[in-house]
Amino acid sequence: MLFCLYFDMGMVNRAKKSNDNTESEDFIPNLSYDSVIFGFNGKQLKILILEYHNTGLFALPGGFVKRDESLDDAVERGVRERTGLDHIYLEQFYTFGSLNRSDPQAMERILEENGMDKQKYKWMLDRFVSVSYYALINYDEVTPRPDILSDNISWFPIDELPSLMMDHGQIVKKALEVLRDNFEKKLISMNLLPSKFTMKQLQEVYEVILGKNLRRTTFQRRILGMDILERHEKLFQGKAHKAPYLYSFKS
Amino acid sequence: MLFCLYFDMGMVNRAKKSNDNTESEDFIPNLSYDSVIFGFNGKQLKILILEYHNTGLFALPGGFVKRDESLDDAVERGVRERTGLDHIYLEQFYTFGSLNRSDPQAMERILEENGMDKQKYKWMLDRFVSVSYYALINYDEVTPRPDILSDNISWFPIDELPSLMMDHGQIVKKALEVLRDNFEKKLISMNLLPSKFTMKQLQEVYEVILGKNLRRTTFQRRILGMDILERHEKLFQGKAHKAPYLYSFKS
DNA sequence: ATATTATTGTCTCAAATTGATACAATAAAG
DNA sequence: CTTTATTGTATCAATTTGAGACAATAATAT
Repeated sequence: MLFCLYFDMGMVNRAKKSNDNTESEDFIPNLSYDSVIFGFNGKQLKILILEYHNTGLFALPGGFVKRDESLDDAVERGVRERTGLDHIYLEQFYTFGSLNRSDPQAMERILEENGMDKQKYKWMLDRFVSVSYYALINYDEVTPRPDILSDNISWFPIDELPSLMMDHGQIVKKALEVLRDNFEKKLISMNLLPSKFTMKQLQEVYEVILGKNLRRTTFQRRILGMDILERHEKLFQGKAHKAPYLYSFKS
Repeated sequence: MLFCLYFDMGMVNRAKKSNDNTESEDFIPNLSYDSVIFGFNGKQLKILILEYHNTGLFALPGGFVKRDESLDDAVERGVRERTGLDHIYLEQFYTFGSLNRSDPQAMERILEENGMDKQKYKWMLDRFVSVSYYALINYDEVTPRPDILSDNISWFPIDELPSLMMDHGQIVKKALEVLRDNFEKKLISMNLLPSKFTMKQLQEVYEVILGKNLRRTTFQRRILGMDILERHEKLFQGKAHKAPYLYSFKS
């Protein structure tokens, strides 16, 4: 994550009013989170990446944890601020705590390029332990919002990522591994599909996340055998072929 | 974890010499770790649990992270202090960060029972985010060492655990889930077996960790089919029956 | 109207994997 | 030298998976 990012408006305003260390008043020091926000629209898997003006530095969206806020709430808040989405699927997957994961030089450059008081935000150059979460949303329904520092935020396909600052490349790699290991168990709670969907749509979710093609007949047999789907007699129509059944997850 | 526990001798000495907040000088505040130390001797799976004098409170061994130390190093240090073991298998599995996980009342009671200055250690009543790790060792080779507060530390079979303070019950539950999910992938790096072992020994590891019996012939066929074992012609002898082969993991 | 096209749901049969049992081999003890 | 307990492996049935085949059918083209 990029420490600058963690200032929401309220935080910056408080910082302006006060001479104290703002961060130690409101936030737990030396602790941050980073989020790997996967976007999926039925075709491609992408990740939300921030870019900083005039630096060429790319980073994951991240933030701090308030003293009176749970870790999970902090991450939900941060994701809501970037995507406008609430109540989305979020899963914690690892906490990164090595000493060399911070990059004070890159940090300083970002402070400079944004004309920020280096002395005041010196604490940003400190060492941070970062709890990482991944989220899964439909990127067609979201207009990502860049933060106060007017950096750019946009979607990158997972196989066309730019080089990321600090250890964010590793974080993305781990997020993908855990997502691939776990998504089947949690598929129902992730809202990757509308409440009613076809077998083909479900197969496409599997294929995009696993990054490989699956055999149609075997897939269908296996999924139906798991006994997690409810079949609806209402058919989805509109294409020049036999209309597929619609399914929903059994509740 | 129990905050009292995090004082090693050095820390307590520093605290005595200084009037400052010792913790904010040397340690990252509001951040702790807890360790679920699984012990295995070929027969039973146990967990290392601390008990506090005169309180009836049980807890997992835990600690703090020094400012100039990586998270992983901090945990290694803590486990070494409790078990005397170095370079053991350690895996991070979750970070607990809810607001209500702390238990200031229990904390206060422990401070009282140990005759500690409540004002000085007030920071222990604060809220902590805790990164949890599990470890796997052979408990026959270890004499657990209780900490400075002369509490008791001992092994409990995983199905006979006492009720643990704070959210430590949940932490153990999650540790077991992750261990069961992952141990097969990491079996080689966990040193649960001597470098050469019999098929029966290997099966017993599986049975204890999974908590269920496996069919001998199927197990043997499956493991050999994985092509991860090297068979040695040297046989293990000493029992009144056919001597089994010895195996080692392919390197 | 009718044939064409693309995709869907299901069936079939072969191949691979797993479950359950049987049995010969054998190291030590009686 | 027979008995005992356990090991390594073979066998055959049951189950799961791989790979095609094929009829059904909703829109489109003729």
